Amino acid sequence: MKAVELARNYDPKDFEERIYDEWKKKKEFAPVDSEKEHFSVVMPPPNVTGILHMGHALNNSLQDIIVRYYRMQGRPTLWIPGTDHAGIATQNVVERQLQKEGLRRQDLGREKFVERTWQVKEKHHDIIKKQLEKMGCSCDWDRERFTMDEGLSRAVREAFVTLYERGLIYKGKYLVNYCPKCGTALADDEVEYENIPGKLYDVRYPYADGSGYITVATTRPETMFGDVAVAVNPEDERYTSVVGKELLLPLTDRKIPIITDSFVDKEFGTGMVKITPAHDPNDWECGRRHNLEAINLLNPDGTLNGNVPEKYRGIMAEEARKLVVEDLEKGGYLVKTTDHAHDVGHCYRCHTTVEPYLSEQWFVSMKTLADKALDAWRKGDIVFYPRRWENTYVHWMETIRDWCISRQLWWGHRIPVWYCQDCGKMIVSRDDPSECPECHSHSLKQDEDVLDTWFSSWLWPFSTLGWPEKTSDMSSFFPTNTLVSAYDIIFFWISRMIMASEEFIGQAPFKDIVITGLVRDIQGRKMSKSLGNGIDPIEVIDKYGADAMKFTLCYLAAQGQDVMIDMDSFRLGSRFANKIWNATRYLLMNIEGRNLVEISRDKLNTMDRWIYSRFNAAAAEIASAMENYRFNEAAQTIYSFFWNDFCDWYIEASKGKLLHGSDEEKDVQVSILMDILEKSMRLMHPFLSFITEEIYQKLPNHKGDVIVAEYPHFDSSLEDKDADALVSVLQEAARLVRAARSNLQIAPEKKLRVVVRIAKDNPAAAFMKEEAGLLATFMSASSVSIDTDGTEDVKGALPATGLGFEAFVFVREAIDVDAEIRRLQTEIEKNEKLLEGSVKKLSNENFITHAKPEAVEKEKSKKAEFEDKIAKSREHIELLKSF
RNA sequence: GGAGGAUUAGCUCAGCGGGAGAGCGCUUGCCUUACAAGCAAGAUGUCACAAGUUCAAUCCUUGUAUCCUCCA
Repeated sequence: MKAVELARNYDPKDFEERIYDEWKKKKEFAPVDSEKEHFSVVMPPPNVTGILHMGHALNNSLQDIIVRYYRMQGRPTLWIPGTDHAGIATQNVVERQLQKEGLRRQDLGREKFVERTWQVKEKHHDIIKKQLEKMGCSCDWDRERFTMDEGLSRAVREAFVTLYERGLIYKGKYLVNYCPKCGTALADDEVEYENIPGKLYDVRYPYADGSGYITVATTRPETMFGDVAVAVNPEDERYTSVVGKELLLPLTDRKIPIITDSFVDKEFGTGMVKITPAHDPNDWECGRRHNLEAINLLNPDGTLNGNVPEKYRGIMAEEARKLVVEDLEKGGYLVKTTDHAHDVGHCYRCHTTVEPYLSEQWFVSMKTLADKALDAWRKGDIVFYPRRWENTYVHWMETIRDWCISRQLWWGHRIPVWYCQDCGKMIVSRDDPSECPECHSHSLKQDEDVLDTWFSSWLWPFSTLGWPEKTSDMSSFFPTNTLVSAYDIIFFWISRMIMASEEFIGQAPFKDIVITGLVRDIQGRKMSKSLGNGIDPIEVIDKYGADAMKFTLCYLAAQGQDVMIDMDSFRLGSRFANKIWNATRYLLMNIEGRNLVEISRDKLNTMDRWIYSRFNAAAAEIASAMENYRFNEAAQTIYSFFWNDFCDWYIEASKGKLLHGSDEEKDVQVSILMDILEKSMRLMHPFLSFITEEIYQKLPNHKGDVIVAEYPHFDSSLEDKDADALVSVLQEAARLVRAARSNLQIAPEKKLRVVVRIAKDNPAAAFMKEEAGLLATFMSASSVSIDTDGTEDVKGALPATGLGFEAFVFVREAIDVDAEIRRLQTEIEKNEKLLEGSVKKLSNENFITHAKPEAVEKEKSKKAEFEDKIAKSREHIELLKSF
């Protein structure tokens, strides 16, 4: 064979893009038919509002690892990519653009505005797709979907109409969360509460008959114009006599009654609260219990409307508060003002204060859906990794409230409801109706509102596969296997997907739910645009490569813990990739003039059997790690196998043969090295996809592309516990001698003679004899002789004790005897402490009788080992003293 | 108020009842014919605190403290 030359430096830019194009061209991301079980994953669709951040990089890296792993198992594997239209978020982006041009969306009109939003969508979509490609995501682009594409829009209508037909969707006038800036209603989950400092105002409400006044406490005095009562707790004895009396609402001429309701907290303020059904959720409930009117004070833009006295009209609520307080003070109604921190809801998209707002909206009745979703969990159809998230899921399902799904936006799926302009008939339909079924009028008007974004994303695991059509993808790939998502959208998305899937299809949309942590900066802060502490995945790829990014994230992503990183963190993956590159470069230099030969088991020596055994153990560990979605463990296994076992020991050990062996020995050695290298590329491919493909195709023994090669699995015939044990003795001996040399600062070029004393019946004795030359290399020794009958003269040699053997290094003048004796004495103390522990355990009746027999046996051998080491150290001190 | 997480080396964090680990950083010595983005050797721990269970606890239970999330 001819040597293969690899570039001197690992530079991912040389091949990552080229390799991705090849994969794409060969359609290697598409599922390949086979007898084996299908495997599918849907990508959580990124919003088309911007570019991908580090959280997406983590999420998609893990999915890519999973998908590549199962694809290499030979299963028909599908990973569906796509994007989300992200209703409010995207509309806000476009509105901000317009604002810069001095325009509002109303100036454009609905049609033009939506057209423009599509352009923004296209632009961002292209960026996102490019980013996913740069990351190396092996998703099937031919099946890419968008939440507003034709098929998914059909799915949305199907879902809406079906739920309506089942009586699970209704329209009504309720108090909803409303963002005045976005101009739309929000679902309860879309409100973020923040504890902010505010004021508590104590206000006098005089009795209508002029017989005095009572005092109520409120944080929002401007809503007093919507007051319809004052309530006290029925148990509150202070107020029993005044219940039923009428009050005169200050700054107005309206009279309101004092009522009782048990929701009133006696301890809060004066124990009297004003009831404003249209502007507070608790008051709304109270108002319904008492049949009270709800007086809405707000316009859709957040300003006060005609239901307040003229001077406050048209003013934003928060502004009006100051005026009202001023006027209350002037009128002598304000008793006092105290500081009071309270939770205020904010819009999760624009962070504006959310107002409870009385309006007509569409709702999904959630109870039935939640019950089915809970059942799916109880039956074990879905499993969270880590399990603890199941509590969160169950709690949310059990306390669920109806879902407000209508949004007063233009960007999104129009609600499939039409109203006959002539007879007022409401038509809920899968297809656009042309005439009224009641009066046959053609004058129909579609509902102005659009649906909540999540109303399309909750269908994602099956709408992307073609539902409601009965497609072959649907029958092959549904339900999907694994969903990977961060914990911040368990409610918004994961829970709702399970509900939708159970409701429309009757089974869970996926089995395993992998919850990742969030990516934070090195100070633990969430990465965000406003803090400017985000790391752009593309910058990471430009600096270190996609493999370095994926491997590092995988290595750090432990069990749903948040990941704290900075730019330098990625050096971990980068160095590893560099190591792989250089090891390969070295090995491929050495195939020059060699022939690959069949590697039969009987040609293997102990070192060879050891590296196969280590490889095999790594494969087993990875399988179990992947089974349990312990990505960091898989990454660590790969790292230590390739770097420590393969590079530091096996390749180093093979160098002697490559230099000085016979042609036949060289051929065998090269063949084994190539075999391990080839297998390693397959083992590592899911985690470092580009570099393994680039290398794989250059290997003399490769077959096809690694992306579709067979994944190495545990093979019991390769397991070799004897070789493991023997090599670990060799390693210990090498380490002991190296340490001794290093302690004495003996220059590497100074080769010293070493005697290893080991009992004849020790199983490692023969192996040490056989590999004495190798030992010498590892020890930088001039020669190593193995003394099995204790006859060699070791006078003047520095001793060291290993498990079952002693090593003597002939150091002569290089040694500081006193310092060595001190070191040995510390060694003795350490071992005496350990021995004491062992003896204590073994003299404990309870331990002997209760502990597992293996544990007792192990303890016994530990005791012997400590005793032996102490004895040896004592002998060695004597030896040193005789110098 | 409810739920969950975290507390292990200087930093970031793994850890599976039975002799405390990794990466980075630090110290020392090496440009050993793949890699100085490397090799070799080292130093650094009351495993937050307190009880309990157990023959045996960093690990299980309970409580306490500090920090962080989510929900109401």
